Amino acid sequence: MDKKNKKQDIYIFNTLSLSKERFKPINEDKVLMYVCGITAYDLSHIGHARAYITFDIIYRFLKNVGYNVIYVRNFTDIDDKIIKKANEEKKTTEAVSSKYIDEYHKDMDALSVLSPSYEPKATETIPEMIEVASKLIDKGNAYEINGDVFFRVNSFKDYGKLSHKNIDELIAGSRIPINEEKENFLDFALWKKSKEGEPSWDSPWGKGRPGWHIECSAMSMKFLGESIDIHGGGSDLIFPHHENEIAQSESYTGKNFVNYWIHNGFVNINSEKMSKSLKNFITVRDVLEKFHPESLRLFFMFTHYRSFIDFSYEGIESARQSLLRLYQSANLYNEFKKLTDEKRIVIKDAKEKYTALKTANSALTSVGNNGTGVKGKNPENIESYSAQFYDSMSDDFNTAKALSVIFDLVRKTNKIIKDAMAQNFIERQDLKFLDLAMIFMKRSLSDIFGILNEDPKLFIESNSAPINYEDGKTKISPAIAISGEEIEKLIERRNELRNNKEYASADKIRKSLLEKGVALEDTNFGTTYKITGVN
RNA sequence: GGCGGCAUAGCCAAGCGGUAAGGCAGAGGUCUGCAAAACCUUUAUACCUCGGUUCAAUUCCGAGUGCCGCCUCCA
Repeated sequence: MDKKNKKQDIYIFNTLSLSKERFKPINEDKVLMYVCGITAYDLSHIGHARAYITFDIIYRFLKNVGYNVIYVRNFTDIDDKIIKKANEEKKTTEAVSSKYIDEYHKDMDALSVLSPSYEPKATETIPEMIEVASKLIDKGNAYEINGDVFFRVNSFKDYGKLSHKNIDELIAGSRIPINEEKENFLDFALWKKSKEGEPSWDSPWGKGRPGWHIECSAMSMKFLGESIDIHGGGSDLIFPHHENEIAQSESYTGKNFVNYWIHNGFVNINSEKMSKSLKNFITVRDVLEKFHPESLRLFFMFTHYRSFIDFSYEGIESARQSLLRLYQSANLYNEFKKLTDEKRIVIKDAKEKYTALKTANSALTSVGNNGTGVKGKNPENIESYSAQFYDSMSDDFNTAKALSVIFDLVRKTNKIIKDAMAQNFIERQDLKFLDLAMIFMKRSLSDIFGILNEDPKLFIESNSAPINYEDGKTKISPAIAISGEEIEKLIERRNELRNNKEYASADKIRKSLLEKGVALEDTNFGTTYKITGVN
């Protein structure tokens, strides 16, 4: 079960080769990972959420499996869109970008997206960018025209290796007018001469600002070195952004820039790409107004990161129900532990009959003798669940498959607990299984998937109420018209009535409490209540 | 026009040579005085169509149909 000291083979789909490759980092225990961050000029949408949750899970998984991951995720804080926004709002670009960086952090925190090791800003890396551009000019890979510096695409023979395009076809298929100044329309700006009133920095070519692509190269090299293991981002960045990064970086260093390129699929709305022009944009906030952040995370995890996801509130609602199932299971375990602690459920050592049954069972399902890595419909040991989970995650981070292992386990533990509650005892062996199962769930769900971070009981209480996602109004955190103390009193009175079989009066109390937003639930071990709220 | 991806039950979604994981919804059941919640059980005989390869294809190859993406800023 302990995977921490035993790294397993991880396979990653590499955009470069369009196939799964065995992951072998440059350094034995260290992983160098860079993910393109946002351009800070507006609120984050759920497409951003998917990208950063995807890489958050990859980051968490690699760490969990024992790697020391150095993770860099940048901010583009100078760019045309930011300048435009700053002009519109009569603010500085710095004011605009820092505002949206703050908002972004709020969203990521809400989504339990872990902070990367470094979050550099483009404007903090200007000298490094100038250095790269200068050297590229020296080497003949770039040229200056009137204060603009362009990268000479023809000077890099591997251009197109990531996006699997060839230069001739790109030229033939061009839809953009050729800029007279550039030698080749594919050439891209490393440095842009600044216009009047725009923020600018001094450079060997006069006042200007960096082009977009160069910032990632410069920041990646600054924090991680000239060659790194993983570089990620949305699949729209493959061309031209990542293609250009490769061209300039490899021309600059003469070394391989990135070993594994990972790209996540898009979030669609009604099967179409989400975009501002189509006005089908949904921000992270829109969703979090109605749904718990963990519901969104789960929603994404049900689909492989490379597939596109069609976003819908029905889909998130479905994920929400699934999340609830996970919490219910954790809660059931907690309640059950209380019962065993209070000795209301007896722990028994295995009887012969039971042992015989187990043996028969394991003969059916296990092949090995210690159970590790055993595959079967009804695995005996927690190790086999764990192995299947880690195997799934190691196969190009297949969260959907890993999740199915979790749900199988949930069914199994629920059954053990319910059976035990029905017969008022549990076998010691089964109790141990339950305890180990919970440790495994904590590691897989909380540490790696970043969900199940809340107290199960509280979560269920506040998230069980149905969500009206159609009109955007949530019924979460409903008000009740009665105090907790009064509720307890009424429950007591009702149970007295029930003991005397005065059901009509007992039902009256149930009904009146329901009207005040409190639903009673009778269990074997007493009456509990749930807040449903009054509308 | 060039390049690429996808098509699996009511919905979502894994699998990708040996007749189908999981979730949601649905249906049965357990529990309960009733109820609710929870839990358990259950839900695809051709995995878009037509050919081909193979002892065997949802899984490989070819053609077709449909949807989508990239080639322009974009997660």
